[in-house]
Amino acid sequence: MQAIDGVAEREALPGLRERKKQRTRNTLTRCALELFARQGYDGTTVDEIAEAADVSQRTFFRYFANKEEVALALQEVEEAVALAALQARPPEEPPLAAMCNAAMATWDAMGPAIEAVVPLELHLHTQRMIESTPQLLAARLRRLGHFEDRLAAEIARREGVDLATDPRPRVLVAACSGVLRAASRVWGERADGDLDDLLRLVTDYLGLLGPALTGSWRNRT
Amino acid sequence: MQAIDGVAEREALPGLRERKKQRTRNTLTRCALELFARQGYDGTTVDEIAEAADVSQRTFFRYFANKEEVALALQEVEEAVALAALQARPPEEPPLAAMCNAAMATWDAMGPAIEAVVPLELHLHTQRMIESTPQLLAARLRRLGHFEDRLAAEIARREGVDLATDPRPRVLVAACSGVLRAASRVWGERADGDLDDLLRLVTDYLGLLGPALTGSWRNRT
DNA sequence: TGTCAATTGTCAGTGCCTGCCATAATCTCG
DNA sequence: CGAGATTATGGCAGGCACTGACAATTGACA
Repeated sequence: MQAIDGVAEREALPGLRERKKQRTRNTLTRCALELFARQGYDGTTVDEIAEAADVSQRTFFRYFANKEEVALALQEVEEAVALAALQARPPEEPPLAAMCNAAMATWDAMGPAIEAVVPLELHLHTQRMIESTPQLLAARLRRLGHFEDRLAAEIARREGVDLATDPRPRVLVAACSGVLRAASRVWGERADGDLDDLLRLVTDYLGLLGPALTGSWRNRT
Repeated sequence: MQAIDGVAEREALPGLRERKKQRTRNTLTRCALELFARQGYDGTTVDEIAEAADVSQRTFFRYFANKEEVALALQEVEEAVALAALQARPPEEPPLAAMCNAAMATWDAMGPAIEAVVPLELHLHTQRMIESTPQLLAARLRRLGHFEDRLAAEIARREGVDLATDPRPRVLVAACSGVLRAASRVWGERADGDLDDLLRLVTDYLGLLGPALTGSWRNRT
């Protein structure tokens, strides 16, 4: 699970058993997302997913703690990519700039990582489904909270401050992720959402973070 | 549901039927929170809550869409108090200052509103339970998202900008609420949390919003 | 090949939640 | 006050998510 600097770590074959498990997990994920896309989240039972993946219902629950989790499975991938993007920023970059640039870099690197499991279009459809399904949105926001912790820890490491006593990493990450969520929600409400649109929205919103916090807006229009 | 300027609206008795419903709802809430406090959220069944409130299980689900909702029932009260606090801020106050001051004012006004339903201590215990129960935390975060929309709308109204085209209200609210959540989480992790401690944390964190966003932290320590 | 550990399937059971219909309580109006 | 309309409630059947226990199967490893 640890992200390692080198590149020659990918194909360290972990035994037949482990590969089979990974394959089952991916199959389960793909079948679930396809069924969700076709007949909705609530309209799909765990039994159907299990049958489509040719395993028992009990096995499904050995791979995913609950039905929500399979819908959010790919979010884990996204988080890994985003965290790696932040770690790849040069150390001398100021914290806010590093966060912004990492956000930009994430969109490019994400595609291939997702395609390894499901078609990108299916994943985009899933994202919209999550946003419009209360139960899934709730679970997603909770996971996001944990992810923010990891981001804050990385910021603290970069800047050499102590996360336990210095609240600035948490404050920064909280502000940024709040803005990112606002941007993605506005984007989600547009029916004609393009990926470039999202990138533009995020850029604009992050740029507004400073100005929006200072003084009255009426004197500046 | 509309907030009305006048004050003589409180005691407009809404008929026996309506009062009885409100009483049943409060009873259900109180019984549920007490049971949760005594034997945990997962350790309490809906049947137990219904029995304690002397209604059928079916009736419980007519008042609350699901088990989560009764645990979060008082959050609705808090949101109403907070929104009122924001609306009470003088119009000439800049947006960020209005948000901060409203947050401060909320803590004072909240107590009595809560006490009308359950003892304040029980409510505080419930807050900690929500924070430590994944399912409840998730639901709470989702509700918070809706609440942020209402706050952003109020900010937009105050400043006379259009929420649909000007993202600054959302950006401001997102940043503030992110910081508030970070503060309350840090507070929640301290076992010896005092209410004054929370107030102090929120003040500090909001004050850091500006500085944490600018440049590198290493040159200023 | 044989033994051990991990993975899976089957089954039974609990709890959350919903639709349906009958009953009882409240409201309305003559 | 009383009959009819409206609304809240209770009971029941059933679907679905999820879990524990045990047996059967499969890959790992000597």
